[in-house]
Amino acid sequence: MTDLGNFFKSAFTVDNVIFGFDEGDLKVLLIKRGEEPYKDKWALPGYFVYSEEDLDTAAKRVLNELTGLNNVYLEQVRTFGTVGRHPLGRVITIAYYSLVKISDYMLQPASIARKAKWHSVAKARDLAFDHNEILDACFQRLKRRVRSRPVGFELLPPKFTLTELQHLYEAILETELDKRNFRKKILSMNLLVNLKEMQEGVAHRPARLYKFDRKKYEEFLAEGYIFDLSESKKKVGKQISD
Amino acid sequence: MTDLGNFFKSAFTVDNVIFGFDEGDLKVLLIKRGEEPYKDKWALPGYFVYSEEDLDTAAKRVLNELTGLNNVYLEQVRTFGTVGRHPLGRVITIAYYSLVKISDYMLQPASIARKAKWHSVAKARDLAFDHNEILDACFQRLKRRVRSRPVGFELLPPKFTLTELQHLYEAILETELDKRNFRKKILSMNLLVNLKEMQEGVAHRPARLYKFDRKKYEEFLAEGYIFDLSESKKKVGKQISD
DNA sequence: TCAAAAGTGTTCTTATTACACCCATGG
DNA sequence: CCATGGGTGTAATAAGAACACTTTTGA
Repeated sequence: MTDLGNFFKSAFTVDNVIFGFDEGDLKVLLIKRGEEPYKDKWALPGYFVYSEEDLDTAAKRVLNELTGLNNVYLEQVRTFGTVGRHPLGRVITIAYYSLVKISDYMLQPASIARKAKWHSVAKARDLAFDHNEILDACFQRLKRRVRSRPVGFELLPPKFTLTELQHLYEAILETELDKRNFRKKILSMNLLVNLKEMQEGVAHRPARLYKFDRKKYEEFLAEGYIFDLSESKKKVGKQISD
Repeated sequence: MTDLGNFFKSAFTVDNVIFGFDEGDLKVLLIKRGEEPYKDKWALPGYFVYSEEDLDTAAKRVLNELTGLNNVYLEQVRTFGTVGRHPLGRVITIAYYSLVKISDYMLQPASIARKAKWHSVAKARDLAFDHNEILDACFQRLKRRVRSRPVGFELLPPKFTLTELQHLYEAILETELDKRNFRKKILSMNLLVNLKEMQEGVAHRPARLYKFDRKKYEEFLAEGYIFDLSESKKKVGKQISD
């Protein structure tokens, strides 16, 4: 443990998988790189962590510089650090994902944002660095999280219809849900407030608007409530064991 | 993005929460520090990541140097990187946990291992650095993981009784389980092989020995099987919402 | 013969699934 | 009056929870 100086030659970055939901589709905000390495490739927004900056702070900074948003749901997922992952040296990256209401998203005038664009998560391919892998890990995490925490609401406007909520879950979970069962389950949690307002200007019967009752959720949490939207567990291999 | 050199002044370490199970109790392997900082405090085994070394490799190295073990279950949990967490400079640490069969554990002659000792997880307190927080995060992760993956078996000898398995789950989940329901559920998964051998030399009716059928688990996985040992979901706050 | 842990089924309750029709609006 | 999505209930099935006594061994 003598010459520790040798170890202080590395750098770390944060990469932020910024999810949004629009047109029934789960999106991710990507930036087209303007320089080498990986010039002209799409990449996750990210940057080096400053020496006096906490990791979460760095992830929030990256998000804020790009979108102008603050107070956004943010979660660390995993750190990627294989030796050859960055051409400039030993750079490990701490991956985060954030959930933004896409309607709040304002393109910032900053140059970095000029080349930002929402991409469908399902179609995002061929990203710079190991960003495919990072995106995948964050998407998997979101899939699990959305069943066990009420984070889906972070992606919707404050007032939403049950069908919008269902479509959000379907997009994240990549599955179809039964309308009646979904409504029964989500309403039985008593975490949605019926706003007694209606959709307007739609060419069909207008839907009721709801909002998520965060205060009630926090009360329930304190009582030991566990949010749970899990689906059926496939049972396989029912042969008799001996 | 010009003077990137400024960023290459950080270091990263791995810390490894090594869990074992013995005497019905979940243990963690800690090392008494021989130097400053935190001299004479108990700490998680960890070390700097070498510049040509992957993160997982570093975590395995730390484990192997201490215990002589290889091929051990290892999982990255989270990266801890608040600015002031290390007195020597900006050092972030990638936290891992591993699961070892405590019976395989051999104290290595290496000097580092002389001061290693198993501690009850429930009583491990007042650790060096931010290691309390790291231990806690890894324990929480293990709690969740053990319900959704058959990782518990990593902590048991190859042949075990159902009661030992139940006690393991009870120790990790910090709860009591019903014997009949536990057996029904775990046996219904068809992942245990009844070895038709018995415990010997116990002062009571000897129990049957089982082993975990890893091959069968992998077959089931490929068919879409989901391991699940979840407990009841507490329902709270059933007032009628309006 | 006692102490200690092994082993075993049933009933009740709760949660999950599958499923089809009428309603309200805008164009 | 048509197209579009909104909104609703029930019956069948499956999973989870609660619960007590007999068996086998060593001391």
